[in-house]
Amino acid sequence: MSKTTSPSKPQTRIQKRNIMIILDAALEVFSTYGFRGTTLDQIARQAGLSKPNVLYYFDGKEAIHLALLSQLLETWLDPLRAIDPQGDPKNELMRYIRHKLQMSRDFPRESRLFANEIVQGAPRMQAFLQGDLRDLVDEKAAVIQAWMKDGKLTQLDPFHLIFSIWALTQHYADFEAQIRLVRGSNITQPHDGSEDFLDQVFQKLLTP
Amino acid sequence: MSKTTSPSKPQTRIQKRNIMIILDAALEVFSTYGFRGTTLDQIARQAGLSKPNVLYYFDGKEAIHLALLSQLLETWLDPLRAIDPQGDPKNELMRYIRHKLQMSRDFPRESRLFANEIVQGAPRMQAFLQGDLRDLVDEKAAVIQAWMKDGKLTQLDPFHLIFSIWALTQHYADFEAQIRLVRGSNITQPHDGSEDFLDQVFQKLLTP
DNA sequence: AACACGGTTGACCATCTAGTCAAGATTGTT
DNA sequence: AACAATCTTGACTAGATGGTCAACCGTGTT
Repeated sequence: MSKTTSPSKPQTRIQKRNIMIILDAALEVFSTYGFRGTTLDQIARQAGLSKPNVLYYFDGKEAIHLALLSQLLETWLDPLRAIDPQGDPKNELMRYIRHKLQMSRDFPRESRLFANEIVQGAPRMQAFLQGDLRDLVDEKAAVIQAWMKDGKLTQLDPFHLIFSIWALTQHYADFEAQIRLVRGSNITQPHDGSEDFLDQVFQKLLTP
Repeated sequence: MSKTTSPSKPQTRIQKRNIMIILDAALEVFSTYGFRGTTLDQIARQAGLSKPNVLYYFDGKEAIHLALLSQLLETWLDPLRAIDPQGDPKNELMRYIRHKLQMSRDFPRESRLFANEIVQGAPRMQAFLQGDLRDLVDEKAAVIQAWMKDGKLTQLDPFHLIFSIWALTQHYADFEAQIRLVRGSNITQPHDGSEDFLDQVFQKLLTP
């Protein structure tokens, strides 16, 4: 039987609390070790619960992972969706870029969970990627294209532009270990200076 | 005893062939499933050998992974090292960018092997990252900095500039699944148009 | 207090997986 | 052909891992 997937029964306080604890623990572990690299014991230990207790709330490892992923995908589309065709082109894009960078800074574990999945071929996200995300990307690419035709932005391939925004913002979360180790003690935070840099880059790039 | 690590004995033809076959198979599997997600049986099957046979040539799973990684790291530094302080600043950087993009196109498995490691905290590459790579990055960042001071390039943080090159070029290999699924049948190759796009981006960005 | 339900867990099982080993097959050399 | 060295593998082991279960504990309601 599915436990957390039935929305019929209301949750008790204890359920709410433990499900949150488990999902947070699982995010920590999955984002660090990937799906197969994560064990239920690790999740249970991180959550401060026993393994059977974790399985009392979720049907299995796969179910926990799925819960995290669908939770993540909901919020994934929002910043892109927020691009307003009526707004000022450069403003809208710069706001999107800053939003994305902020998410990378504030939710690096979520970003790495996503990255882990995609690097390994996105086996659990095909439907999302070629469904909702694709539709939205097509839509916004058309908006950007129109802006460029109007001369409001530099003429660029809008799809590659979107990919470049993803690449540059997520890099600070997904490759944080690399940045931290390459920069060594020269910096306190891998994100230091990233906002100014991306601002400068896209400001210059997008201005016709 | 170590088998492939002793450089004393010369390799037979069979050894040369099978070690190559195993490393190629392992690259295929490791880059797709990560270290922990990969089993020796998978590697053996991919290589068309029996598992004990694989272990006849390598001391274990870890040893195969290590062999791949050190092989990779050797070639990793070359393009960056090739940046010539005496050359034309924009030329040197554009050549580096094109070289990196080409590697991402021609060796996507290597790129993903690398990505898998770094996303998961680079547990097996710390020494490399904070050693050789860091020294080289510091050196080239200083070169770029000097170029910028001379007014040959746009004033930018040289470290963030290097990271942005890494992010944009590797993205096409590491997140290929995402690009492929989001673009759907609109494109044949995820890399389509990437060279022109990056050329345009960095040409515009670097020109003062 | 007593009851029911929700919550928790030690002990257990089946399967998977890295690695071993001894015996046998192949190859190269004389 | 005969021999030694290299190469190959079926069968196996020990430990890890996902998941189960029956028994037990806690909490809120009457």
